[in-house]
Amino acid sequence: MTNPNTKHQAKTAYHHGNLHASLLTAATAILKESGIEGLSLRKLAERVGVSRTAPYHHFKDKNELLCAIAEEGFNHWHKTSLDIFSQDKLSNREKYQQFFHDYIHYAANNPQLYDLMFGRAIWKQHKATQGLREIAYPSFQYQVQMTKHWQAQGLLPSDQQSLRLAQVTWGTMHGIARLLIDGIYADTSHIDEMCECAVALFTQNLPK
Amino acid sequence: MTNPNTKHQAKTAYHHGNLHASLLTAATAILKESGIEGLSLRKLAERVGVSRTAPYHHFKDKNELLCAIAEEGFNHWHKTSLDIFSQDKLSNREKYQQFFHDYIHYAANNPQLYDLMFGRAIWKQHKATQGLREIAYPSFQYQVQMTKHWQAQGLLPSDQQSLRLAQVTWGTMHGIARLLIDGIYADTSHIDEMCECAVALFTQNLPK
DNA sequence: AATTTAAACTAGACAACGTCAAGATAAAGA
DNA sequence: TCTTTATCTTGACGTTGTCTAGTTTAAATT
Repeated sequence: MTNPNTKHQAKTAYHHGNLHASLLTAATAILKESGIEGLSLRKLAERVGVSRTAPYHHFKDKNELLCAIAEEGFNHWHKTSLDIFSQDKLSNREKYQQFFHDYIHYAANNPQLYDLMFGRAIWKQHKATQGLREIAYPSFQYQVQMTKHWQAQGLLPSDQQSLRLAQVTWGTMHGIARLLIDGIYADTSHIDEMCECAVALFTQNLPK
Repeated sequence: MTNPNTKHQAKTAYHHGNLHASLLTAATAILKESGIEGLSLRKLAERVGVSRTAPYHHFKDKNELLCAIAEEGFNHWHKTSLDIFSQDKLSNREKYQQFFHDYIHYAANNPQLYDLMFGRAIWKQHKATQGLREIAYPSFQYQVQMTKHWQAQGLLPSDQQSLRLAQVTWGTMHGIARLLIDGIYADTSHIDEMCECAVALFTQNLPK
């Protein structure tokens, strides 16, 4: 059917060779273009050049596919946040600021992926894969750690429970992100101003 | 087919009589039970006892039906928030506190409706009906007004733009609400503590 | 009161979807 | 070489939103 050349690669007409990876990248691309609503297994299969049911040999479910994509997203974001935190040139306040900024911009630049990672499609009826949970939970735990650290440094108020503070902080970032990516806050040009306002509210004025 | 009695009412076998209203209430019920994902026009029609295409004579689209339900939700919530604001017995701080509380509890108690009202299903690709927009926008404008008022009263910091402050505040409420109703913050028993934490962060300590 | 018009409702059909079952093909292991 | 197993395909089923064409009843008009 398809081209039978390239037999020196791990590709033949019948056996795709690395369908698993191809599905993931193609699915991510479709997600980026058309969002969760536009991502169907059948269109995905067609784009990769394979029959409609072929994906079922690599992913039990559509849900498993979605979880796998989300997992990659978490890995990427977690690495990014680690990078921010380990930048020695920045002060605590600057790190906090950049963390806030980057979180929202990550969501604004990858709206469909963010929606998948933190949306109800996966989390609502406890459909998250174990692999996904194993990266998603520590990702939030890490933020609690940072909150604790910033409290100790006097940047964040220390008269609040760290867990509550982290929850509210994440809530704010998540909320602004969602209002943006869901098309309620249509004007993306005010992102930075909103971030600055939020940071000013949360941080203590004491240390410069 | 159905019972041909009750002809003294506006109900016959063929003409339902008040399908529009019946569809809305039944759809709201299904939404409450099974969420947006479980609300199909066909099941809805069956529950009301009418053919699959009958709803199309009262709602152009599935989208129009959803918008109509959301509209009712906005009317209800807007009335609630007005009630809070006009309670003369409460101080400004108490009003602010209760507004925060009630917002999150409204979402937690009506998760599926809240998801519909503020979710991407309606707002993402600008699918909101004009009628919906006419109630949704003023609902936020009203919150900006309240923010201004609370700033003037010294409850909220006055060195921030009212619009930004309202956006961040709403972002926080919306974010916490979403994390709860999307099953990411599974533990609903900490709602009040999170609210108190958020309120403490946003409000000035100055006036008692 | 008779007739026309318009509103409300139904049946049939279509394409797209997720997914199951049964079979075909090819690579890997014995 | 033969068997096993991983991989992929075709066919089918039930569900969804919605279009078209037709039917039935209420309302409007004469």
